[in-house]
Amino acid sequence: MTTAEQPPAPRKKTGRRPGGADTRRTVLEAARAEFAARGYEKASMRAIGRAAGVDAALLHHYFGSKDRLFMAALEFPVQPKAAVAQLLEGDRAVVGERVAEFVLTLWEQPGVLDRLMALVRAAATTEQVARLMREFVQEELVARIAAELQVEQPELRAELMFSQIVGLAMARYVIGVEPLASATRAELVPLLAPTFQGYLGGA
Amino acid sequence: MTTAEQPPAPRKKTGRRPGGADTRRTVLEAARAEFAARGYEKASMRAIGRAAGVDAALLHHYFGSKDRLFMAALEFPVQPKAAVAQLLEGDRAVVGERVAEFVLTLWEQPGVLDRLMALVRAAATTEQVARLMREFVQEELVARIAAELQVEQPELRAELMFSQIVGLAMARYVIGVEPLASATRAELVPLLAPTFQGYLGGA
DNA sequence: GAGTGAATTCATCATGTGATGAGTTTCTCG
DNA sequence: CGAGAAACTCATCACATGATGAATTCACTC
Repeated sequence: MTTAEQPPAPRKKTGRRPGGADTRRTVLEAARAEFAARGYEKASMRAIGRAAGVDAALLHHYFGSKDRLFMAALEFPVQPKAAVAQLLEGDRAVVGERVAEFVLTLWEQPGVLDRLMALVRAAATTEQVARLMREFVQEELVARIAAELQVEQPELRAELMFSQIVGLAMARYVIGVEPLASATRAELVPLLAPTFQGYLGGA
Repeated sequence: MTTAEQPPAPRKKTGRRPGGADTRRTVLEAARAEFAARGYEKASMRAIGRAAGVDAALLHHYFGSKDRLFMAALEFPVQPKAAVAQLLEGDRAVVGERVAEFVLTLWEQPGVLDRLMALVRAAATTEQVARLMREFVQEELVARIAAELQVEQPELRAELMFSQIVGLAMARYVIGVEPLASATRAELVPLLAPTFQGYLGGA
């Protein structure tokens, strides 16, 4: 009985793997998914490793620490400067609609939702991430937007718009309240547009 | 040297304390503060105990588990049925303003902010709490509100209002973006009122 | 005043975590 | 081909966590 060791067991082997698999990308995708689904604290290096089919120590080899893995997994695919500029140019009477359309379309892009949720979940619990987000909002969004608005309290208005966007993400994806969670972009844009339009100063 | 035991050291003693201190309430307040500040996962029983001046085992004695402590700490001081009814009666042309005023005033009540933050932070990370919130929103809020609205897609509109409220809490208290975080109720109500009014169907 | 039960702490367990360092295998470049 | 670097795993550490059970002290009732 002691000599019964058949081949069926897919043995774990130490050392470098054959074939140039893009392990780094695999790991980043697994991390993104895990952070998105469970939040920063609950997502464990071990679980991420398991999801990527890799030992947890490899994550440290690549990224050094959980913090840095998180940062690497988050890298955002949008140039805020360009996006803001593009949204603000054009007919100001329909800027609210442009914003609504832009945000909802952005969230439909592959990989974006994972990043968004990871960010929101982490910001809710980790002061460090909240600070990062605060600085980003203030410097990249509010400052640029407020400079272009011809209304009283432009910062406050820009931030209220931001708050509606965050709230939408929470209600729709984190809390998942129906029918909001399943509503289509076409259904939501006409309802959100007036809100954004109002904040940005148009009647 | 072995007999040197002076009074300065505030000895920890085992056994029941003298004087009928309301330890349970103290613990609940400490728990609320801790859950609000750090979120469910990061708030440890030990830290809560320390903040309440009590051994962590006592929390288990009183509440059985961390889950149940959390639930006990959260008990909400608002009758949703009554609140919704009160907000919806009266002049529908200014219902948006009533809602804005109500929410911002509620958050100023002592103890409410702690509960709100604890809830939001936990909902963001713990699926169980998210589900609780989802059910609450759907059954207690959306159902009641939608029944009273004379517009298309009343549920969607009620939930968008909810999303703006959640987003406001996130932006203001969790992320803490300025000047939103420090804005007064008087500054915010006129900006929020049209949004709520729009969602609830008034022009 | 004795005795029951609640309030409270202490010591301890099992578990999961992020991190580290050493060892093994493959790739790449001369 | 041979050497060094990169990719990868294993074993392990130190630590924090939630939970449990026994032990001690006080309050309250008969």
